[in-house]
Amino acid sequence: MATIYDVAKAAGVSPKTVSRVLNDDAPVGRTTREAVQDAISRLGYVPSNAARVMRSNRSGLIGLITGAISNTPEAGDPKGLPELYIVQGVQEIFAEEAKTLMISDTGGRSDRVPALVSTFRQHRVEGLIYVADYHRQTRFEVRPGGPPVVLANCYDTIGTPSVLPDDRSCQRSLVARLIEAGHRRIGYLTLGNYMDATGLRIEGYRDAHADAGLSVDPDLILEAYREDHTPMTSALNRLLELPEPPSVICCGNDEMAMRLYGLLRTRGVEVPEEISVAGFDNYRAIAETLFPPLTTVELPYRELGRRAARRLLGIIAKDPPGTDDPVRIPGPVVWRSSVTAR
Amino acid sequence: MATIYDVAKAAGVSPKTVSRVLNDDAPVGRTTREAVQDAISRLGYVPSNAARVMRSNRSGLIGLITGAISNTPEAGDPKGLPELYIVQGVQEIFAEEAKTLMISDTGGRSDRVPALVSTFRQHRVEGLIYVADYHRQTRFEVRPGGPPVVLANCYDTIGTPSVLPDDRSCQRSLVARLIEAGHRRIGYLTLGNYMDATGLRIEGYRDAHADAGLSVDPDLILEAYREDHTPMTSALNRLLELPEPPSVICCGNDEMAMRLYGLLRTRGVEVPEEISVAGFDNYRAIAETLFPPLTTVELPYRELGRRAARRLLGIIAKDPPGTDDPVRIPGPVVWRSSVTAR
DNA sequence: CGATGTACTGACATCGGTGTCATGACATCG
DNA sequence: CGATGTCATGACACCGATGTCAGTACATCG
Repeated sequence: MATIYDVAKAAGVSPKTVSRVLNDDAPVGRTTREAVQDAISRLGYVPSNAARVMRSNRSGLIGLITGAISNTPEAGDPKGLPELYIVQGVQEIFAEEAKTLMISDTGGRSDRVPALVSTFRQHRVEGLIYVADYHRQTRFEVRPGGPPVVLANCYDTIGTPSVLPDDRSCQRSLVARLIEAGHRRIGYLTLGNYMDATGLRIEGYRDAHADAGLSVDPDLILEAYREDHTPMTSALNRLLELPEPPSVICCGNDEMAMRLYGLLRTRGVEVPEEISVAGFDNYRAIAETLFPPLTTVELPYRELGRRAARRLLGIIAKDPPGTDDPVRIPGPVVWRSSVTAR
Repeated sequence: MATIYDVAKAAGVSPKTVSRVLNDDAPVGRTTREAVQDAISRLGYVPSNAARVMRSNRSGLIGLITGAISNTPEAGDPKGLPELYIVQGVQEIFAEEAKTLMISDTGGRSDRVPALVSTFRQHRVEGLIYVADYHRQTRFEVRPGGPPVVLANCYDTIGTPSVLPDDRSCQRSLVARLIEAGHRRIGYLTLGNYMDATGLRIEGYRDAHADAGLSVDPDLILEAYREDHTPMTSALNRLLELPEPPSVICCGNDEMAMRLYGLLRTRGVEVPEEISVAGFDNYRAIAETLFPPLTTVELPYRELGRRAARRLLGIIAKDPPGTDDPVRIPGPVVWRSSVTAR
């Protein structure tokens, strides 16, 4: 493998001059520059980042820790997608900034994290992004003296900068649109109560009611999530048996909505004529393909990744830290024909 | 940031001895070792990979190029998933081997590839894996003198080692199972003819018929794929209007099958009682959640990634090159209730 | 015309590890 | 008992870039 010395010799200049051509950080004569460039391409020279890092201490590397890659334990399971979109947004920003992203996967085992951080530190990453699989609290230990960290899709209690999806405002926007469309009895089959998102979204559901001067009937809100979808049947029964059943049912995610279509049709209930349905996530493979297409709301994960990346760049460049912590990213309602006006 | 000299001084030994403790590559006295380890943790010392690479020339890095991250242009679009599973398999193997994976994304623009390769070469990656978004031919230029390359989910015409999904045997297994279940008229709504996979799968469909001594009715095979799903309606009409309509319909992917459920029900055709349906991909969010759950076949993308990674490790270690090129990975039929016996 | 500034270039030290070689202290062997 | 081998350790050079400093040639200014 050719070195800068080989290039220098071939071009008849000093190594330092080659370095100047490579980095364009000092004036170089026209003919000299061309001779150097010629030698570089003739020799197929590629500079060694390792040597550069040693002297200059800027690695150009950013570390990212995620379970995105292995958190999709089986083919076709969409669980890992949010993380994936976040990674995508992060990648997008760093590609622009000519930083290289090193991605490490926890393999679903958080006890591996310290080892991954240590590897990143060996590579002298300039910063670290930790991406969680779903909106949650976390504890991400970084020793003092380590690189700056930004949390994406999670937060901690010690003030580490973090960027989160705004579950509350998303649910609020969606329910506001339903109310606007004339709905007054809005059922809500939620995700598991153990999830932060569930509480936040119920807040959003309440916010929208409060904004419209409506009271909330707690009987309309039922936890109905499980991997195997079983709780949905009984939850749906309870909603339909209410003295005043809902005219629209919101679901904790689009898969639940897909399931709900089936359950309602089994009971001979037409969607959306008799009962409207709304989802959450805008999981397009489902939301667009279902008939009728599903009204839902999108968590802007890619944007979340972009913001996390910019945040980290700001910290690396020692921008004054904003007071806006955590950053919450709102997302758009996607209106399709699974909801009718009343 | 502490260096190996700081540690040496703190432990009262030479830097070389610290190095020996770190790499465990030569005997070190018990008390000396403990003194060094103590100094390391006291100082929070993390060795510099850059310095290590300079001297030893082993970077411990593997480069991976993919569009997985950005090939999912919109939320919930499953297009990028195969690549993702491949990356996952690759990651799994290299994590075991203590190699660090650098992932670069093409952002969908293949003209960026040379720049990405150049960045990887600057980091002195020991090898490179190129992952394609779907089974296809590709041309991946690496200059001579560059790191070894393995292609995953794609192949070229110049003999670069590659690992591919065995579309043909997958379709063959599926159709064989259908025949075993008593089906004799097997419709097939294929993906686009421009895709390599389509031709291979039709081969597999024929293979299964030939194995069973059945002839193939070409009228049963129709190209029916488009992003907007529109061609499916007319294709289905043509199948149903045949003098002897099919008793089961295979689809090019699980989304098409999901769509087909809807179209059949609109016509009052019961699935699976009147017509059975089979998919392709085992896209679980769909295949498991649909009612009835979908019989399909799984392309083993994660395994494909693992194999590609092991292949590359073999090449790096200069194992004798196997003659088995390209490697084709078969996958299992996943039998669910969307197909009945006849 | 001498002083000053700017463009261009090279010599040399240095970053933080590891490979090579040398050395001293013991243990083992014939 | 001397020869040989193994364990444990250190001295030193070196990997391939870049930061610092200095020097030359030429243009510009007062």
